[in-house]
Amino acid sequence: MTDTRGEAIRLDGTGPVYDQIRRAIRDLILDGSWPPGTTVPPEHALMEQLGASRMTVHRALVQLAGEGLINRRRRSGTTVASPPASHAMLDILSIPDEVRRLGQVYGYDILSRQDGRPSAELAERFAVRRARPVAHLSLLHRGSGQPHVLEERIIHLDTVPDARTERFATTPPGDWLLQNSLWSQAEHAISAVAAASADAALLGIAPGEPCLLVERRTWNQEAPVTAVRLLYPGARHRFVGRFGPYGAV
Amino acid sequence: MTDTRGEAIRLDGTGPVYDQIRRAIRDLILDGSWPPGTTVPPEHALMEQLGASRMTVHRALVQLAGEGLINRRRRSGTTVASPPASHAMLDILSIPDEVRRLGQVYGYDILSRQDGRPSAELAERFAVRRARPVAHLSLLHRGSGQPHVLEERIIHLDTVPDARTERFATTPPGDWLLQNSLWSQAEHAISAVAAASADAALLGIAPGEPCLLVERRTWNQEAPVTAVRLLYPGARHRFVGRFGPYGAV
DNA sequence: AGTATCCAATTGCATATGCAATTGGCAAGC
DNA sequence: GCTTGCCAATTGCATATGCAATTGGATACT
Repeated sequence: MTDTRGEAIRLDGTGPVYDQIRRAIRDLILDGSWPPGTTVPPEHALMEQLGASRMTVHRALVQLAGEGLINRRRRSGTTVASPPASHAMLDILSIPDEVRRLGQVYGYDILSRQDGRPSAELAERFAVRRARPVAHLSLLHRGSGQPHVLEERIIHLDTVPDARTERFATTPPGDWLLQNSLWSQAEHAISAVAAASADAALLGIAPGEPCLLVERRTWNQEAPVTAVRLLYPGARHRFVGRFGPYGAV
Repeated sequence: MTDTRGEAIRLDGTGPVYDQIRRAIRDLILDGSWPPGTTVPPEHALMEQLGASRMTVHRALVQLAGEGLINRRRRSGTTVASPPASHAMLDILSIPDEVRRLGQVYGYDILSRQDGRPSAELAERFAVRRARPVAHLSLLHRGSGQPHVLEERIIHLDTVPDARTERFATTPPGDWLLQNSLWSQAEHAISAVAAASADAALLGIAPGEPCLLVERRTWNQEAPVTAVRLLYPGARHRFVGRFGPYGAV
């Protein structure tokens, strides 16, 4: 169990104390200072360190547990949780998982890779600025040999410097990024397009067939991390979600 | 301000008291006993009625407020909230809103309506049983005169009996159902299909063009309420969502 | 009638206190 | 070594109490 918590907890003095504590700890988790598995100090320690009553500290921790950021067990204490492997909306994040959940054998090929400043056309397609260096990759993911989805991705190399030397030989970049980079926000858009002939050939479908295009961009704080376009043969894929009138179920 | 709260609050004795209170009030709201706008008794009253301390009642109410089910204001008291008009995922629920958000003038036509037990083909398409009577509708929604989306819907008449006599002359069925029926859960699936020629003609696009197909089914508790298939011209539409590693942002 | 003022109802927040439940780890015994 | 039982650390929950902040409505005043 990781147990190094060098950073001191700093309250910002604005708003209720319990919320200051909640935000302070949340920030330590989200910025990576307390990685998953880290032991959070027990309530008594936080109480002394922060000069708040135990119930106030408790309230902050209970909220964080409710948000899924920490796990709490009696006697064992409180630890930083790992980001959940699957949400309804996050199920599409890991393509190997997606394929295996269908009971198929996963495989992938890197079709191309090129590093450097993006061309005008590439910058346009991914809505990024041309000044920053990126890695530009194309991949084909397969399920039991059959083409599953075509991926085109850029990775911002100054946000994720380790990606410069990573070859993605054993882990596709999407999963590698989940493990080797932090992200705080993602935006995705789903649309329907007709397959261009080059893409259709790779996916083994007829040109012009309808495909689902998932475009996703992720950021850490304000810095862009990666942007990806995933092209799914429409006849074989659908995205499913569940919710209730007041939000997710 | 509505203020009739006939039902007594019943605790079920299982789990923590604050959670019993939270669930009891939540259920009164979700099953319609306390419609939006109803005044929730003040903490002191609940405290006496339920035999719990004020802080315990408070904890339950604070949680419900966090879930968006109630609104609380000092001195004014606590009232049952209206279901939010828009969530990232719910933005697609009201087509008039969707159209107006694009700055267009909304309009719609009812293309057909037929009530009765569903045919085998219809039951198959919407994954419903044939035993129950439904209303079967087709509509075309327009934005500033242009076709926006083609809707095909069934409404379960024994779950929503008022729909038998409603003509949907001024409000399309999706919005009418939001106001005139309760729902606790929805499931939607998004896929890409090629436009059939009849649908293409109605949407003003070429046959075979890619379209986004949104299929949504909603239930109240276990009872099916409605099921709808929405066909969007793919070139003109995309669905956008935002989230963070621990859930919605 | 209009306006300024005050009061009281209601929620928001923090503390102090006590006991219950869980369980990791130690100690004792076999 | 293995098991059993106990202890203490830690979280979970409920209560009682007090004060702060907000504000609807009454009251007093012009």
